[in-house]
Amino acid sequence: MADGSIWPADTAAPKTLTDIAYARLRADIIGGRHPADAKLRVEHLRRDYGLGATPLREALSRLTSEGFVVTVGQRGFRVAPVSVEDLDDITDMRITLELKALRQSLERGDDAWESRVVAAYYQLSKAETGEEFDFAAWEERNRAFHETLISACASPWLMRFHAILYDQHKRYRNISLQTAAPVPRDVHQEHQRIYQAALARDADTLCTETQSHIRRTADITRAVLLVR
Amino acid sequence: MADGSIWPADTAAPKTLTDIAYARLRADIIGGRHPADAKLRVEHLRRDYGLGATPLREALSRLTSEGFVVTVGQRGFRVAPVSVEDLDDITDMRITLELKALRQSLERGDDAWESRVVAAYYQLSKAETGEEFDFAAWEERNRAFHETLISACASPWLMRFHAILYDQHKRYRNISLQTAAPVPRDVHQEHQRIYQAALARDADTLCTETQSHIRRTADITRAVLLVR
DNA sequence: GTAAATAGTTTTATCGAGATTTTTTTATTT
DNA sequence: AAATAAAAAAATCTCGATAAAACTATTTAC
Repeated sequence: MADGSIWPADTAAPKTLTDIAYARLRADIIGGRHPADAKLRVEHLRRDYGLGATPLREALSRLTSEGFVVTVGQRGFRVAPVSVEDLDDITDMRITLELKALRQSLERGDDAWESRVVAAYYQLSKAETGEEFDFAAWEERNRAFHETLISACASPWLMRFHAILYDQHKRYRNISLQTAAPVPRDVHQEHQRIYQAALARDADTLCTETQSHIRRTADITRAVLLVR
Repeated sequence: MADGSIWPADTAAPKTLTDIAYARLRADIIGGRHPADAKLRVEHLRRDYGLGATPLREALSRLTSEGFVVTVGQRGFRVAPVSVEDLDDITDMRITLELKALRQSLERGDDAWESRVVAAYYQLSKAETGEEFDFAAWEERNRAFHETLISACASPWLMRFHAILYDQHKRYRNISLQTAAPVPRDVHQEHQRIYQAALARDADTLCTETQSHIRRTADITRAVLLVR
């Protein structure tokens, strides 16, 4: 772990109990196991996770800063609410930041970056075109692919904010997947276009394709959320 | 306080001790009272702030998420380090976000927004052209002015990220002010140009002026940081 | 001179009790 | 019957003491 990735997405190798509490709570909220608006009673969580109140409260505090949890006065913690407005806001901001990161990455990306992109795309392709579809595996490779594309961007703050929005959006997607079956669309083709534009260093095409890719995902999520 | 400003910058009306600890620690780090890289020993802070370990740890956790504090493995909390690279990163990102927010604000701002801008500019002018210069008062009005300009922007996430970067940058400015005397420049004129462009709804001019305004401040801070 | 072992310090985590606040229930009044 | 007020219950927040784990520095042995 020689890279400078301080945070977040360091779900790997949690050392302290606070880190464990943080990683698990975060995953459970994003994964929809803790539904929106649900009360997060520390006493209750203690039994569920087998942890003390201190690491749990600390983890909840960190999640508050990231907008996954809200805390009102003396009324304890709650899972952040969801709304169409919030989803739209997240989508807009994510597009803005991701396009900026992509342009930077395209300018700065060296041979090593290219290799990483090729490898990440290859793994994603396998998950998308294979016989049986493993959603968890695909999700991880999808994330890896998009993350790799912007990995040559030299702005830690940009990547930090982007990572938060990516996971915020992922929560919405997971919520909508609980309600409705995934809409069939050729995601692989979208990824292929993004991949080709990236290797061709065609920034404008890359941005256009990425934008419609994100927008398309968000629109489906949005539709499910509206019906709910 | 009927606006939707959930956070941060809600230094006002802290209810719980955690909120108090958060507000005070944040202000002390931004104000440079806790210098960069300084160890933040909970035992020590307990005596200084007269608070228990629990609210302090929670506050430090939240500040970690905002990048004001870092925590390494099992080695406790530290004030986040400073570097020219980090300052440049913050400056770039702040410009990106502030310009985006300004354009949105200009499009959506109604009469009430205009009034707020006029009032904020008037108060800032008084602080900038008056006889004796009160730095603390000026700083608050400067913040209020810039915040008011983007207050019609409808994106909570944009404002949230912007607020963090604004305060991050403020920390750097305060650090450089501890070393060197403020460089004389006509800040008031810069503000005047921004003000006029905003009321004229001239988005391009507003962005150009704001960008050079931020860039100029950052450059001075940067120079002091390099000499240090 | 290097490496292992030890002692001391720091940090992290747990527990339980007490103070404060919110929420629910019950009783009273309009 | 609805509204208000008082009382009880529940939950949250906070603290201090303490135990356990991890890191640092020093000493000791080879």
